[in-house]
Amino acid sequence: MLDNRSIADLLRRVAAVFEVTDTEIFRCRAYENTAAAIEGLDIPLKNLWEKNRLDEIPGLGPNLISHLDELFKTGKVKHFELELKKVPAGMFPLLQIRGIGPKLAYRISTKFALNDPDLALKQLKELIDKNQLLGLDGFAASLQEKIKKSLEQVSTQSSRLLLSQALSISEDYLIYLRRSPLVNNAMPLGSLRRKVATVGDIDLGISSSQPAKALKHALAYPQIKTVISAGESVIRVQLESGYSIDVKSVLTSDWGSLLQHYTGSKLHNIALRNLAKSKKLSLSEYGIKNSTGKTYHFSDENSFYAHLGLAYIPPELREDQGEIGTALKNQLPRLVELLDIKGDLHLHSDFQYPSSHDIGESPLKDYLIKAYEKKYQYLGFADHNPKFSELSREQRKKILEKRKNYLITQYLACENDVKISSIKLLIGLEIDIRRNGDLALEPDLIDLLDYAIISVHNSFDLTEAENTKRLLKALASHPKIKILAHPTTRILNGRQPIQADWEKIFNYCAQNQIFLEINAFPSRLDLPDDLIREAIRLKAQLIINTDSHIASQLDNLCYGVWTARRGWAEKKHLLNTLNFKDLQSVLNCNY
DNA sequence: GCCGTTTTCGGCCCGACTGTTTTCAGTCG
Repeated sequence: MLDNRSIADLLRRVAAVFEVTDTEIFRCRAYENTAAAIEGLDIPLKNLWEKNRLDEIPGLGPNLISHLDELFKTGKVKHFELELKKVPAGMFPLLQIRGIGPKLAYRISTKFALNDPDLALKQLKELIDKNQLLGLDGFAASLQEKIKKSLEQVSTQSSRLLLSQALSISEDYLIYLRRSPLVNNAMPLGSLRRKVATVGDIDLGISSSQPAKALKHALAYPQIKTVISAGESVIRVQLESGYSIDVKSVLTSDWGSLLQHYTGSKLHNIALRNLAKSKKLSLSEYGIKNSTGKTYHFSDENSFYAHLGLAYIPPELREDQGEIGTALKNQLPRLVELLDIKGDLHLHSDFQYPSSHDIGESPLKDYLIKAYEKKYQYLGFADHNPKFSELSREQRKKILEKRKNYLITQYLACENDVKISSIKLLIGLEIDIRRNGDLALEPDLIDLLDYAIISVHNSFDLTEAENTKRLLKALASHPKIKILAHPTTRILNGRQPIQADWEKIFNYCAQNQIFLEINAFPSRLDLPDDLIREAIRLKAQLIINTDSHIASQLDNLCYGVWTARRGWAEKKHLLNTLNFKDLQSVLNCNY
């Protein structure tokens, strides 16, 4: 399958061949940079290719575009295949082992004839067990031991961490770090700070008047299982839980430079350094150096960017997706913030009925209390539609009426506990889009709702054309349909997104005032950031919902806000930044 | 192989850490 990940892997394999066959190093880098750019996309590269939009990807020029063209048309690239044949096929699996790069992988796979990629890792393990790697020049026992450890890590490695999991792991470490009087600042950096949906390794930064000493404190964290490397300014450790964490430490006067440097992304930093170079400046985690060798130090990030003539670029935008050029023109968007959100329209109540999917668990009162804390103006309940095939229309109607009574009664009963007049209640429903694009509820029953959310919960196997037809048909089937929930249906580390012609769907939503959900559930984050930006480009409107099944999950909203920010979303793009009156008139529902 | 606010040719981010090295290559982010 030609998903982004496999295409990126292919380019990296070709780059690795270039590196060991003495091809120009900069051609290797071009391939590697392109691989990184493709891997960072949420939109399938193939979709961009179909729309002739490959040239929008930074670092992708005419040569690579023609190779990719061949790849999508024929399933292979002749030039790549010729290159890949120059090395033993068993070289490539070795590259996933930390500490083995192209040169070492080539030496091992050549010397020991690792020609079968499926067997290479197993053979490597046998070589280590028999101490045979020591036969290579300049290969001591310590290096073999290091590779042995990394090899074990590869075999036990699980998938990437969800952003929510990574934050919780890092928070424990940060609490420990901040406890030391040596530590002035401590923060998550890297993809964690950029709020990428999933995180590989966790990066933390600390500042101190004695950075090396502060790192010693970091090394004493009780949860550390092994120290992978430890220098004066950076350490890498593995925790008992198996996760790798890097901690970087600088003088507090360099805190801003460190934040900038280790927040990345790699491609953002490369682009930023290119800009700096054009101004005869050089950037590093220690500041900005001018041509005379003088280094300017930055204790905060604002002044670091300002020194380059740039507006402050929020971490979520630092992906080399045009943010630097936009900052130069001082035209960065004013990204949406948590406090802009005034309500949540995708909640599941604890009303008991034969539901098509899972029902909520918290009483309405708990949701209201939580919403009150958040200063929300409204909550919308959108339980799943009653079972479609097993119930009659009459039964469904009764259930919906009963549910409405249940919610209203509960709501009114809360008057003594919450100042409910400050939080309005809306009664919606989340309705399944069936395989053929029909909805799992009769139109006259949809009429009874304040608003309808529609979403896909089955038949994930359809083709792109079938999905597009299915979604467009569903969107057009009733005027009460206001929200398309978790549009791609992806589950991070679980289920691939469905393919659809999103441009068509976003255009339809834009023209018909249907809002695309940014589902804030940490394992969904759907729409993904790339598609959010695409939706905004096509003038489609959005809404951030938590899809809560228990009241505490209202706190997941931050994940949706971060994802929206990564998609360059502003307050004006989001339905639930409106106050209740305006929301009501958009939804066209009377309270 | 890519790219342009000095350039369409001649550059290409920058530094940390490790290992096996007396000065550097490989790997990583």
